[in-house]
Amino acid sequence: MSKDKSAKIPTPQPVRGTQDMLGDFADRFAHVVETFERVRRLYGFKRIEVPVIEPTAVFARSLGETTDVVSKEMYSFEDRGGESITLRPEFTAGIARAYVTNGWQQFAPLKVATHGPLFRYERPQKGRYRQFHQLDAEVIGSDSPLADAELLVFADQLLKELGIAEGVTLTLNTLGDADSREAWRAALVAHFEAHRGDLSEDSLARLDKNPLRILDSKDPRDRPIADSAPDIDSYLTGEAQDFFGAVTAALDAAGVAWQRNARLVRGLDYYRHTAFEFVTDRLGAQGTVLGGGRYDGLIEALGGPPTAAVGWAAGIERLAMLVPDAKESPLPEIVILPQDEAMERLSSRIANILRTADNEISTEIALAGAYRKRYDKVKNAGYARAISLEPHEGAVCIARIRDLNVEGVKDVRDRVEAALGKFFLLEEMDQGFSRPWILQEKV
RNA sequence: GCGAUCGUAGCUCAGUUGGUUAGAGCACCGGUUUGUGGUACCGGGGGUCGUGGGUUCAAGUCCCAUCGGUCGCCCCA
Repeated sequence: MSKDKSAKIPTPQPVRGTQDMLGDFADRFAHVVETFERVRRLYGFKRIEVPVIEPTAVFARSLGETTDVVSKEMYSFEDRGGESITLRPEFTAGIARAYVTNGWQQFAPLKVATHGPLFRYERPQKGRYRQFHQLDAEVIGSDSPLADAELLVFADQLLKELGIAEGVTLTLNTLGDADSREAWRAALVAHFEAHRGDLSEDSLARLDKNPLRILDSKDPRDRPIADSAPDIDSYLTGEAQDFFGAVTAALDAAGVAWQRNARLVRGLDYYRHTAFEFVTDRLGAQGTVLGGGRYDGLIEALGGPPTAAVGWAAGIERLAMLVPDAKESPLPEIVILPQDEAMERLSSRIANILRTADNEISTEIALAGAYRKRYDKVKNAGYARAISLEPHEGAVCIARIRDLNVEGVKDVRDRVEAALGKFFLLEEMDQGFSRPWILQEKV
């Protein structure tokens, strides 16, 4: 290490809105993913992998050119061939594209699940990052309300198994079919136009771009107008009512608790029927931990055949923040304490013996610092057992098992003895409780 | 894009109305001590106080700008 400060190399900073995880949070993150992978198998969802990068058109066309996401929140760039590429801001569009380009119609209805990183160019805040991670589940090619219900039961079980169902509520709404939605939208616009003078500036802009969004405005000036706006219920066609009734009946039959939220909407036009969010008040401004709905119009918008589909996505970081107790990744069962340089060289050989598939004793080697201080270090690090390697005249070494922390002690002595016994002659010394072995090479 | 708030050692932080050579704990390195044990002690390295200007005899401290973090607004597939 040079002390010459003029030669100091500036450290590149991480990209804004990205995060590095170590220890506790990384364990929580992994726990969420592992639980998801286990539960999705119980529901027969196939694992699917789709690219992180797609042609920009995949998202531009599916999300709508005018949405904020497309106009300013996508990570897009030109590749060397001049094609516009975008880092996926969501899973659904890429999965829909894969469904069409691979001819997966033959598998319909197709139940798929995936997880991984997504990218949105947004201002980071609690529970919102530019690179974030989601779980995702989709049912493509089914117009049955039972598909919606199964996805919701799946989501409900996932949250329960993660131990975060307390304080998280399933809120549910229907946007009806295309006819219902159009009629409701017209009624809403008429209602808001009538109160145009009392709306906030933000909502005046929404009136042109996305009037449904006024319903969940946070501005107190908008609340009375939004609250007095017509519900969709009186605009639902008979078919749309039946569909929603079938979804809720299936949820009730499965014992999934839900709340109607007639104000819950989706921004994009291709959403139909079911819309839902699992929400909590424990994450600041980011209340949604899992959200989704039915998007019967999407695949057609990508040039595919008319295809019914429904799905959800959940933020892994948000779920990880709610997981009650972090499951720490366990320390290796035993840690090797070499007592000098020669023993240090021997320790990787001993470690390899213990770690082999036959023996499966997870092993760490204490390599840093003065030999005499390593004992205290590994003890403070929480290891339960150590095996010290001491030089001994005329032998390979003396190996001594030492209990470090009373908590979590597991008797690995017999397993270590069996493992080492395959390679060395072990002579047990009569030295108190530790009963060290003198190791000799087998001839 | 807008607003609020915070930037002092690797980490968590202290630093009095501006006033000597900027501190602590943890971590790291070394030494002594101990030797079935979460030992104790001694010493050491490490900071242009985010960066750049300004005010002042004097700035970690006050002012402006800028960058970054955090939280919120917008948006949220």
